[in-house]
Amino acid sequence: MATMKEIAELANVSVATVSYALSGKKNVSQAKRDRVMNAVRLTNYKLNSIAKSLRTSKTGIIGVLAEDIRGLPVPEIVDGISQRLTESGYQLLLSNLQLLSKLYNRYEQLSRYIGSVNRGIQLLEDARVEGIIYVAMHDRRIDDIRQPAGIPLVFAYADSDDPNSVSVTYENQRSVAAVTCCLIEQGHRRVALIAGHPASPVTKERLAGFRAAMDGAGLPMPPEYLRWGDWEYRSGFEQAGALFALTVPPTAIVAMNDAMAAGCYAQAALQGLRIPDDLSVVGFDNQSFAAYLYPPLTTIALPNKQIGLTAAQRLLWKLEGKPDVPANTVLPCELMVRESTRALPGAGQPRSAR
Amino acid sequence: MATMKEIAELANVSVATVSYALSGKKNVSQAKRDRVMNAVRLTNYKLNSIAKSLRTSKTGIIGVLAEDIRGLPVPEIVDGISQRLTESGYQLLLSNLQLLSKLYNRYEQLSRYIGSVNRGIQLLEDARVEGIIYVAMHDRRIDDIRQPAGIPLVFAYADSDDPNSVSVTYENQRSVAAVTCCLIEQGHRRVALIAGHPASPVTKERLAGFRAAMDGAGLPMPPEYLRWGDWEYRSGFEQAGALFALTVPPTAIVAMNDAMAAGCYAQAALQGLRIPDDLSVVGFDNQSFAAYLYPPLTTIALPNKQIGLTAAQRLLWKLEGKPDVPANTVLPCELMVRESTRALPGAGQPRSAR
DNA sequence: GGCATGAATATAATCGTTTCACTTGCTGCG
DNA sequence: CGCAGCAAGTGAAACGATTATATTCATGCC
Repeated sequence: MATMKEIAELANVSVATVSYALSGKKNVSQAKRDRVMNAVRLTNYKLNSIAKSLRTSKTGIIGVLAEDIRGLPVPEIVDGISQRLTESGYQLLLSNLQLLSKLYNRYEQLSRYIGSVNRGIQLLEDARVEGIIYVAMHDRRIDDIRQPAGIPLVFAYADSDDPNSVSVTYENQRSVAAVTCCLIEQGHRRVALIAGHPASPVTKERLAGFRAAMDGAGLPMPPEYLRWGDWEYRSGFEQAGALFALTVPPTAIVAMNDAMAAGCYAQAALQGLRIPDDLSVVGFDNQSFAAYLYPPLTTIALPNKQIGLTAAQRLLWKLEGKPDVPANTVLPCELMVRESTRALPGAGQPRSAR
Repeated sequence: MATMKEIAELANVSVATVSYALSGKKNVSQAKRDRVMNAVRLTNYKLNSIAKSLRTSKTGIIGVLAEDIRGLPVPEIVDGISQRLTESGYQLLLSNLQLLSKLYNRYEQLSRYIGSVNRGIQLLEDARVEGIIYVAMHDRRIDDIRQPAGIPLVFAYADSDDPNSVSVTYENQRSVAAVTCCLIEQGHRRVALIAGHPASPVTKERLAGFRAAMDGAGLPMPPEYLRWGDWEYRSGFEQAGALFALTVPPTAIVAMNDAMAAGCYAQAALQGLRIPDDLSVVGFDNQSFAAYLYPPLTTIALPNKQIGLTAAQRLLWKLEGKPDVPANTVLPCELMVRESTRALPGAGQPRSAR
């Protein structure tokens, strides 16, 4: 492959002139510029980005550290990141930790988890990336991860405990409050909650949102209406079963994610309960299948792409040396009202399951 | 950040010795090696991979060109690729074309499509990747994409018309034949097909599989049982409606993907048909929600991760100069038998819809 | 005319490695 | 003893760009 030196010889100018002609950083006469351009065309010359990087110590590469590319929100977030980075001429080096398969039980292997993350950061540093975006799905706060030396790090989706880190997340509490209010406005008084894994901070935030909505409407939250799941379909199925077995079952269920909501659907079908006539159900995540369930599931759509776009923007700001990059940006979610909820005709009347 | 020169001074040896000590390519006395290692530890020295790349003209980076990272099989394929590449010490540069949003109607904008792909390849070449894996979801054969100069290109998921290209795909025809046979063995005689977009070669292959199974069993394929969809949920819903309205409706439906199968579920629920008692349904793709539908959907799981692993392996072979890298590898799919199918009790007896 | 000014161009140092070619000093053998 | 052979170590030339500095030459102004 041709080099600048060859172009210089072909165009009968110095390499410096070739460099200036191509970069436009300094004036070059029209005549010489033309000669250079012709030589470039003739030889199909391509600038060697490696040599350029060595000289300028800028690689134009951003590292994306994904806990697992297969994770639900991750592809959309990466899509947003790649869009924003491409617009600014950066490339994207992906480090995929595969934590979904390796550390399935994430609540008990924190040190191995941290180790994986740090190794990933190490690898990206070795590749001389100019910045790192960490797409973290972990549902606990992280503060032990290694701060890469000299290059900015932005958290996307989940955030860090480190007060001077930059992160872009979404509104958990407000969103659950909103969807719960929606049910209350439709006349529901007996609203149950199927929560996520109890140890998860995400569960706590969403629970707080649910509490806020119920308290705000002066509605009770009997303990038997608060069911603990583990984010999986199966637990939604089981907890819905427990709810339907109550002497006074709920008229509406808020599931903390769509998978558990789908579990409710299955249990309801099994028990002959019709959604939304006999029971309203809402989820969280707006997974692709939410619209495919019958009836289509009312749920909350996360601003995943926007998280990616914004995280990339924050990183670019840091790289530009912009002052006052916001520490934590919390993006709003969108309520997707579909057909799994219905206004209660005789609000307040007891209804018996099965 | 420290350089080899500084290490050399600190350890009182030449830079050449430092390089040899670190790479292990030449014998270095234990004494000097120790001094080098100490200096490395002391200064927290990291080899500059850019300088190394410049000197050796090897970057250790593989480009992954994804038509859209959000596409159904893509994250799993990328997961497989990243696993195999990481094992071999390669990094992964991701170029995401976002074609899902940009070229929605893929059947009419071929030239813009090719342009995007070629620009993506260009970008990866500029970054000096050592090889490219093209994760193509396009459902037509591609032969106009630019062959990158000097670096190997492997197709994953879809293949190319170019006879001397390397690709890794999956078994379309055999898989649909298998799932259809499964229905036939259960006594179904009136089996309908909801096909994908008629222009797609994938549709043609899957149709051929269906035909093979039906022909093999000597069963008729009346034209009203062959319905054309477009891969979307909505079309499954509509075509299922058309099938149920027939005077002699089918007892089983093969949908060419899970989204359209979900559409069948919705139509069946609307019409009061129970799955699998009144109707058996099978899909294709094993999307996450297939197990969440009620009843869980029998479908075909693509070997996505395996496609990624294998494609990466093929590329590594090419890089190693291994002779006889197989041109096209076709991986088997897995039949996921769940609860959406049931043996017909009185096989052959007419059954009326609704 | 003399001289400062500025544009266009060239020269050469530099980025941090790898690796070829060479020196040095030691061992073993005829 | 002399010399081949080998291991350990060094020096310096690449790799292919960027860019500070120097050079040349035309121009404008007093």
